[in-house]
Amino acid sequence: MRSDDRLQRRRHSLAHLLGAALVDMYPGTKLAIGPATDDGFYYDALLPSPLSVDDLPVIEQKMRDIAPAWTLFDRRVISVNEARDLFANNPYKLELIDQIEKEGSDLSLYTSGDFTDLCGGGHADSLQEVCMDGFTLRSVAGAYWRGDEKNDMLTRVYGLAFDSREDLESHVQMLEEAKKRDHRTLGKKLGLFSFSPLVGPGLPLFTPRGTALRHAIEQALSVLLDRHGYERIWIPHLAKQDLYEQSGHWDKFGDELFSVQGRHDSFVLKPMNCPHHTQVYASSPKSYHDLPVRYAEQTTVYRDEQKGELLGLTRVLSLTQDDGHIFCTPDQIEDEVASTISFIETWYRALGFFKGDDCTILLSTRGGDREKYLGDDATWQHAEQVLADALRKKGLSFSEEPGEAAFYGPKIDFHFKDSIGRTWQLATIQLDFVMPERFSLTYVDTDGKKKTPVMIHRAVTGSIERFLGIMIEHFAGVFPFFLAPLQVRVLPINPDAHAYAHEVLATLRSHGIRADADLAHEPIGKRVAKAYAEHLPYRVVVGSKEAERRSVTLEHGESKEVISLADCCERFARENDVFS
RNA sequence: GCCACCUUAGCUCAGUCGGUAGAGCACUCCCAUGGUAAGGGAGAGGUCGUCGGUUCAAAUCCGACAGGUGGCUCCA
Repeated sequence: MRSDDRLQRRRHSLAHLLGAALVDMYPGTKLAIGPATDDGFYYDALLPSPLSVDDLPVIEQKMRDIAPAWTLFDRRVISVNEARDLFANNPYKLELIDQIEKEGSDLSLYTSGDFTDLCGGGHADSLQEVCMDGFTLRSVAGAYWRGDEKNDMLTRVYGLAFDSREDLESHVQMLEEAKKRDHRTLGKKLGLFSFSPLVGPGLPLFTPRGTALRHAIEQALSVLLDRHGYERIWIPHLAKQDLYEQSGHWDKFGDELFSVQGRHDSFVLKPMNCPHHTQVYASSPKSYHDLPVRYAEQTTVYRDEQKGELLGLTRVLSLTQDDGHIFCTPDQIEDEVASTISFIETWYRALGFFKGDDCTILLSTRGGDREKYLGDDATWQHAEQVLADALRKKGLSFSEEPGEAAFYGPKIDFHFKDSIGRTWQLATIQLDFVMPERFSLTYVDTDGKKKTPVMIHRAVTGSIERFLGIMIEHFAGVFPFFLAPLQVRVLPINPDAHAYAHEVLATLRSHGIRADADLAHEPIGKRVAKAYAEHLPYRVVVGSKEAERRSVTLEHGESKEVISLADCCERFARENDVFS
């Protein structure tokens, strides 16, 4: 048995112990299920009265009190009828019994101490092998029976469990680190964005600092867009409902669309840009000479998410996409996909990713069930082949996910692991054989006949808001130079140096550096401390010595060097140019 | 949307038993004119999320609403 499995068994055993404690302390409790999780266990139960986090230490103590009597997990197979009798007043267990009967599996009971639960097994031999210092109850939350919002809301008690106190403590430490670098906390501390109840939840407002950060990302992406031959377009944020009826999104997105009633027509706030972009393509006749056509736009879309699902910047109602659509011939797919992969690779390498195993690439293909997908076999086969070849030529390893493709075409997704080990899906490249058809897009081919182009949807960051949230947490607010909302702070030693400080600031700004100056009547030490607290990449300190020689003291963390103002500007410009 | 919890100054938080509100940081002013991780002093800042109820009296107790936080099929 792998040690992981053993740990999972111990966690599941602790779930039983938690169930026993709940039943013991709160008579009338109806237990539902209690599985192991990645970092511990939980038990879902319908309790006679609400629980609060203050109850957790008491429940935990109860678990420790019961534990010594649990010397083994005694298994007994019983009949369906016996099981129904035993759990007659527990609707959840009865539902499970029905399900198991349908599956034709054995029904088993496990008993420890004086607690018996319906369970399929997977326990430790006894609780004596479970580290009692390695677990703790973490939180209490609501959870629907079987995760379905139409069912009862149960109370879920979460526990953390490891094989030693040290493992538990280091896990708790990781959770604390994640909490410390939470983008909502850092966003407030660094003054990047805020929410106003009057504007509405899920609608982030970006401050000057936060906007500088967004612009830094947009500008850097813009450099790569130019390099890869994109043209910029602009579309309004509304469209008639008819647009989305024709695209199929009206049926599919349903209540996630924001409707706007005009005087004569019904409008929808755009939840995506593809339909608009097809209409830009359709605005003039195209021949094969014109293809590929590459449109790019940084633009905001609006989706009416469920309120409870909103979360800081990672789940919002208004999100900005670094959207791009390529219209090309089937023959051009390969080059376009290769170029898009390079784009994504260049971008994420500049941010320090693509090192070791921090990037996972998934190729989603059609798989066996062809009914679900639109488009002809030849196109699909060609496209899937081309995507795989493009990745191989780049020397990127990937795993194929059959049956995971969108109904309109295969896709490549890029997942990245952040600095504390969490994985995020960020970039995506999707082929689309359906939308060009729906909007009757054409180009005139070499044979003079009208053909339908292939559409490639691609996003590098996904949504700027979500990407920002992830980067804030990944860098813990300490951004690389080219992203830092404020890159340099000019610090005059004393008021005599103010005039030179102004001059230095103006020079830096004229070189495109995001800089400010701290002219407060405060000791240099205090102003340096503030610069540290704001995670400024560089400090430029000037006094009478620097003013005389037209130099600056350039400081980065603990390091200092005196260089000429001109050299300083040149160095910053070089550091800003991340893609060369 | 649903369940639990939370909401006191711009921020982080204290506030005992129901008796009309406090700290640190930030802010403003004065002093200190400085060479590297927070110099000294003074001042200003609050309908205690909103609305209603109980009470002689509510930040405190009760209710509704708003906003926020943790969760919402790892399966008996």
